Amino acid sequence: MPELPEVETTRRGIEPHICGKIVDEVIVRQPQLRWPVPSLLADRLVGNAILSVNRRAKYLLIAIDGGTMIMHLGMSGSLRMVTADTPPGKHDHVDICFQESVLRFHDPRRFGAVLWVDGDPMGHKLLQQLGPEPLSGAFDGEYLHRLARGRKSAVKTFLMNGHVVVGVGNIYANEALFQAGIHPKTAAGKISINRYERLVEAVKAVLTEAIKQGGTTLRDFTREDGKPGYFAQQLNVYGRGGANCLVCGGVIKEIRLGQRSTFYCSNCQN
DNA sequence: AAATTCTCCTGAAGGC
DNA sequence: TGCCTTCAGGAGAATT
Repeated sequence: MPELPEVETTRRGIEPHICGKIVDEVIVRQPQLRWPVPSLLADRLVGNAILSVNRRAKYLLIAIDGGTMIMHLGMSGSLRMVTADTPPGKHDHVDICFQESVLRFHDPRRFGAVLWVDGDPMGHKLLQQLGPEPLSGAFDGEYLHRLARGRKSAVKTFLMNGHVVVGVGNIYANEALFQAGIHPKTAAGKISINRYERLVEAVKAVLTEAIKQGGTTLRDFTREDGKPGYFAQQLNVYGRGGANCLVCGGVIKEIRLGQRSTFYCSNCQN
């Protein structure tokens, strides 16, 4: 599933192929995504050049003169550059066509989105109340500690809250908490600033490493779905319920926390 | 305000 | 082999 590193990898992958190019045609085969694909999308895009490809949280922001197309990959979405004569397959819902290539949005589960916003994209409702980027300087131990004050929710849920920090999905939340030695159920408000500093470092380390691995995804970008690849080998706890901890040999526990699979080592994480 | 639950969807996995 | 059931999961919306 696309985590922040994969979205960033996607951004870097498509940017050089579409920046400066003029949109010839927009084909929407299935408008029923997370939200309906706006019918005015084609009108706004066709005839205009792509000015930039940016990312905020897991949203891709593709700007043209007058506004921005917002794309989200949801759980199963992907974007690929294909040639104009590539026949669409199942779940290829949207094509943004250029003279010699097509940006193709593919999403079996349709949790993704293709939206449009006039003017400043940050004015869009979805982008207005987001927390800081996890790899930015604004995301530090002091910030997390201050925000957590008085909160009773589990630290893992807290960390996955997009108002707190964006882009930390279930897999990385599990991994970062393991790396920081923090039990995922600990009340967010009861964690010391020192431990939050350690957690922030862990989040940054895990994401940075994954982005580095994302380079592999980038090379395979136009290929058919190479999804399991890049991080599966180095997961310490995610998906390893019942297996032995790679650090202490204890058994990895699996619980549900806020309807999410949660994994931890009860020996390493307290 | 914060916390919890619900919701969208399909493919994979498990049961029989 | 095949049909049926269960379930994961990003994150906004609805609800408590």
